[in-house]
Amino acid sequence: MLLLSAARALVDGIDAGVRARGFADLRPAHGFAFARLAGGGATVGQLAEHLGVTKQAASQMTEELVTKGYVTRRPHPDDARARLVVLTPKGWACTRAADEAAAEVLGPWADALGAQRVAALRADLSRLATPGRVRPIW
Amino acid sequence: MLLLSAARALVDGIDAGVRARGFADLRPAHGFAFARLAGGGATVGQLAEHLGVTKQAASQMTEELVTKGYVTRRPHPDDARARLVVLTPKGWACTRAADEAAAEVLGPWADALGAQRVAALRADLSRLATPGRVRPIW
DNA sequence: TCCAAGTAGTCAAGCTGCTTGACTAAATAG
DNA sequence: CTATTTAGTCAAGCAGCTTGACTACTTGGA
Repeated sequence: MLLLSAARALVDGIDAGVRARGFADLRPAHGFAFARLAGGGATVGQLAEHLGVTKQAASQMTEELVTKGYVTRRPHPDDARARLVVLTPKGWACTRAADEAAAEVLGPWADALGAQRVAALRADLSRLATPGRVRPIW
Repeated sequence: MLLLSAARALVDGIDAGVRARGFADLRPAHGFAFARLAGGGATVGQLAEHLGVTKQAASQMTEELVTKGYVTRRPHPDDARARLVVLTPKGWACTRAADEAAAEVLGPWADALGAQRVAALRADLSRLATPGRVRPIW
């Protein structure tokens, strides 16, 4: 319960920070997509696997993000079937806003616990976390 | 990310354990309801607040759990408008199964980190977690 | 070189779990 | 004893996901 509560506090905090910075048309789920796309873009299929959804769902989300101006589709350099989804300048701006928002949430945590305990927390969690999908809907 | 990953690993592990014990018709969301009901029952409204959903949604979930035999509705002792939702014997059995499953997930964690670090983790998280709603859909 | 099988992506339809809105019955305040 | 509030349900609608079917391209083998 504590773990879930902390996770939710973190996600809610970042989401609120991102919205406060003017990106009100995004949900946390989009942030998980951005995190994947920030590493040089991805295909719809890669995005789907990262999010733990079908590629149809990833395709729909991509279409939504294209419409809203956060990403564009480019032809894939090696495979004419595939298309590379990459962040637009607006998408990058949103990514930076999310980083700032995350720092704003973690700041008070460091104040409350001390930077050392936060680092220890991170180290412990890194040994527990399974490197699987990211999608946490339940 | 680590926090989310650990939280998801925990929930998925408990869910799998509960299903393996024969309660295959439940989702993790039901577990959050059970956690509230195990404390002497609750009204639909209290359940809704605990889950962070509308009371219509809580009412539907209650109906589903009644149909599946996990809870029953009883007249409220003090308020004839309200109805007290309480766990049936089957509901209690499922709650015990969830406790066992949780222990099964936490066991390997204690092995990996040591009981002391797990206790420290819990203590740190308890200072961070905001005591709000439990529903983590995003 | 060419065909069969596999893969990337999209379109379409459907389902599930939630929402908002409207309502009844009971409690509470004046 | 009436007016307002509160607990719960019924009904309709919506968002985000699913499965199924399809096209376009790639790949592997005779």
